[in-house]
Amino acid sequence: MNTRDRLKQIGLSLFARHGYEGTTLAQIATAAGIKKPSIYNHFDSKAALFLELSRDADDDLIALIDASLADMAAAPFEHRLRHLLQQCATFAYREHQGVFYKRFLLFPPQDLVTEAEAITEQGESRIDRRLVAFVQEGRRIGALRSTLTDDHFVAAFYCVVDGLLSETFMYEKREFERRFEGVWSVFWAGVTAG
Amino acid sequence: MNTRDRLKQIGLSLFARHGYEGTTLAQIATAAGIKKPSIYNHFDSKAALFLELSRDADDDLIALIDASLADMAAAPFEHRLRHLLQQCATFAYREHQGVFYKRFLLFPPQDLVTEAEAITEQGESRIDRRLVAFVQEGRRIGALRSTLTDDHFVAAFYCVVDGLLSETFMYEKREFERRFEGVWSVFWAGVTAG
DNA sequence: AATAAACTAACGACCGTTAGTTAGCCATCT
DNA sequence: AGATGGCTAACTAACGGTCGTTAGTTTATT
Repeated sequence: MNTRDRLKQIGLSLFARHGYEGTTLAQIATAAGIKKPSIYNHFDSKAALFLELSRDADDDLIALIDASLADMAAAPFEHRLRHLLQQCATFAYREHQGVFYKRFLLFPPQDLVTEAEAITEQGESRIDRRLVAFVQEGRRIGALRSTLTDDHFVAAFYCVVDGLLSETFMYEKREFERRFEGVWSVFWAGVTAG
Repeated sequence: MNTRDRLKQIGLSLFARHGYEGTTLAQIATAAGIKKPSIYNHFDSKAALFLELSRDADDDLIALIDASLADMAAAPFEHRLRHLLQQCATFAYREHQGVFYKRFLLFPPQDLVTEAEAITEQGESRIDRRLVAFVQEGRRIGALRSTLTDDHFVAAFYCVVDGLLSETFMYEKREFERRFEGVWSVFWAGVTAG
């Protein structure tokens, strides 16, 4: 792997673990096997490296959602919803990218809040549109209970994804998968029966 | 309010917004109307201030849970569960304490990870015990569906609380309350029918 | 008179960043 | 073929600034 990509990978993991302010260019450089000023041969600034990683993560998450919806288009609705949820949740185990993204979403660096919001804003509305279309189809074909409103579904879905993402920090993958089953069983029961 | 409490209140809000590494003693001092070194008349170090705030937040959350369980002991089970969830979720709107706690829980400062885990560990097991007793009672009296296991309930409850806590960053209180209704309706349906 | 709590001054360490230099690589030109 | 020049990416040295912290002093309160 070339130096630039190596810096990005190392930056991703360090920013995820220690945050923007808690990560120094010296740490990144040392982990990459070069000296601190050499980073500037590849990125204009610490902020530029961070924002490029942020844009990548946002793009990857949306690509993941689109891929899940496309791949499972022909499957039963329950499978499609479960797959979508699982893909979003296990995003966190992708080479620290999930942790990075979550941190970026909830606690963007104070100096970069304007740029950060520009990145996340468009992402959220794109996801919203897909979710609403999804729940409407589910209700129409009778897979979801007819009393379930768009708003309720979207709120519950986001809540579950956020909750699961949080739990990926606290539990190993095995334990997380156990918890996922519990969350899924309650969520699915909640959107179908009631 | 005396200077010490003022420093704690200001520290809470700044740590919540900008994190441990992103907050400087100079900022705290300025907001409190004193000079930076004067902080050391009240706290041994930046870390000591932060950890005291962390312990306070952890204690307050547990006290909140206990209070909710005690206050609603005589109410219908649905009301008790809803109240508990709501109390946990709206913890976030308590003068930045919720944001602080969430950040502390998910992204503790790298230098204080040992001390941070010591604080959160005992808190979590205390909450676990209460939740398990709660779900068992709910099943026994027929308020929860008999197929709902302890594990599934605990996982789903934590997930919902974590998800709601996350959403408190993103939405104003009014919008949050709207979302809470959606989450609650799905969650309640999920733990009863199915 | 004693104590608490503010202050000023300054310390050493580290931060992100810039400047200037050097080594290697590849295309071009004599 | 061999020399030339430009480009990339590494380096060392150092800058100005800020960090948390300490020492020593003054002020106010009890």
